[in-house]
Amino acid sequence: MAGHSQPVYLKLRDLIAAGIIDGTFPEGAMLPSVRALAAEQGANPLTVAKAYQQFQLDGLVEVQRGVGMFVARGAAERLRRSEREAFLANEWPQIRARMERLGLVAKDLLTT
Amino acid sequence: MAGHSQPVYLKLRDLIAAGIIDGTFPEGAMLPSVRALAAEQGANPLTVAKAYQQFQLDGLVEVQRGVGMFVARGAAERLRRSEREAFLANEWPQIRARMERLGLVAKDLLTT
DNA sequence: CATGCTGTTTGACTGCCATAATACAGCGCG
DNA sequence: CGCGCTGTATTATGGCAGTCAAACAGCATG
Repeated sequence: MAGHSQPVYLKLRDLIAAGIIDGTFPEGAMLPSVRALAAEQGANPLTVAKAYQQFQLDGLVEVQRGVGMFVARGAAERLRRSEREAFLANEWPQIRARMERLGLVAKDLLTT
Repeated sequence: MAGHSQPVYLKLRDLIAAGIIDGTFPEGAMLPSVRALAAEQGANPLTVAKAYQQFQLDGLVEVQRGVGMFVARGAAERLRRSEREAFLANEWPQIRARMERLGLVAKDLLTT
């Protein structure tokens, strides 16, 4: 069964990223364990691990095998910065083009 | 080779939709043939057919078998309307939430 | 040292996407 | 009619992404 509009591991990734950025998971704190988050979100532990993996590679979370995963120093700031960069570079241009094609103006939507 | 961020048939679908909306394919005009568009875009005719199929079901293009496919009356307007609706209902809320989380403000993005 | 938590690896299965080759079916025009 | 264009259907193949189950490995604590 793999018929989702957005892959589960990406949703989890966003969930974790949001938690780090907004302080739900402060720097130095231990993140939810793979199995715990899996149970809570009704997903497979491996899928959760896959979500975490991206953060490890970027050094945003530090792993202590057998103990847990912890939010690295400066992770929130670094994460916000890189997400911003990625958003402005990749997503926003397409969004703007799409809006222009549809005759929508950002102004009208942001004043709500 | 099937490692695309966005499926080919969806890209083609967008390409056609854009053409209908912006008048590249005016109402009543014949659309590029399956084989022609396939050759032009370096894709498989079947994949192109799959892209067109969605429009047929919505009645936005009318098929004259053995002749070609033609842009239906009012297709541009209907298409723009439905795309707008879908955008505002599905994508825009997520975009707004994401922007808010990243601390991005309209002002930064409205610089044309 | 045994129990219970942690993360990690292996192997396999499924579905979607895309491709290819072929054949079929409808229409128009010389 | 026959040729050339149109869309459509069939079947088979390959690849990749997503998900999962089960076994493996490290650390802490009673």
